[in-house]
Amino acid sequence: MPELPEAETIARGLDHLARGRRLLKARVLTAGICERRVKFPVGARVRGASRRAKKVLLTFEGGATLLISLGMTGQVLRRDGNGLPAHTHLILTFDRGLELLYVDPRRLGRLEPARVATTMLAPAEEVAVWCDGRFGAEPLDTTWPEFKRLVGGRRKVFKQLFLDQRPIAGLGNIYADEVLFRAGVYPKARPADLNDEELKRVWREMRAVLRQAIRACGTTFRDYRTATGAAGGFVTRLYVYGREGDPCRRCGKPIVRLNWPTGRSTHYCPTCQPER
DNA sequence: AAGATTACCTGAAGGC
DNA sequence: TGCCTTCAGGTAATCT
Repeated sequence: MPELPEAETIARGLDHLARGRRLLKARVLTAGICERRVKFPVGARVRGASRRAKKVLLTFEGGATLLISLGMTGQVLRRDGNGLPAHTHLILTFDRGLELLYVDPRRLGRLEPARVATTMLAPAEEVAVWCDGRFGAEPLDTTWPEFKRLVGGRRKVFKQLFLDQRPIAGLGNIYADEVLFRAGVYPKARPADLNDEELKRVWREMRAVLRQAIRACGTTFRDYRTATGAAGGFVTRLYVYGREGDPCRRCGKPIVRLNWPTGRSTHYCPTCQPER
């Protein structure tokens, strides 16, 4: 499930593969995967690939920027051989023989155009401007005072605060659970009820978990792959996600899984993350 | 108005 | 064996 580390890994792979390549052709196989307004900049060279929150951005010279929202099962893969993987929805053909595929079994992902003219902006600025109002702070760029300002005092429970992309953007179900375990914070704790020391642990672990997961090229449970088709290695480093009933790596007691919030799940250790 | 719930999607897995 | 139900969870829309 692509969250921030998976999107970052895909963006880095994409940047490596496609930077400087000229787009020759875009073939949409599944109309529903693209927003109507998407106009592929055929003829333009790729300036680079980057990431904001869980989104991958492919920026072209001339300012066109394609936003790739990966949903649950979206993959960006380099085509190898003549056949196409099942659920291929888009083929981007570049010069010098590169073809990139958007593959997404569940079709929850979307391709969108950028919202602002980007020609005059450097890539980092462009990404920040484009996304403002839609996504909150980048976790890895957030200092402790900023984190305290964004999160401290809020009444919304921590797990749901992390799933809401408006305050801080990039964590999903897996990393939210991992961060809260490593900080020793109960998932239903409210930031307003925590002291500075506890809040600071959440801030520190948020950044540590994401950095470590990026280093491991993300977490592959089933569908997620890097741009070169490799699986992410962080799954062996998870403390709680997907470990229901298994012994806690800190205290040995069984990891608990809640069917909460509605329609999803939360994993935690009742001993290491006491309700208080 | 914020918080909660549902729709979108398909493959895998489990129950009978 | 095979059919049916449930689950996975990112995001936006809808409801309360």
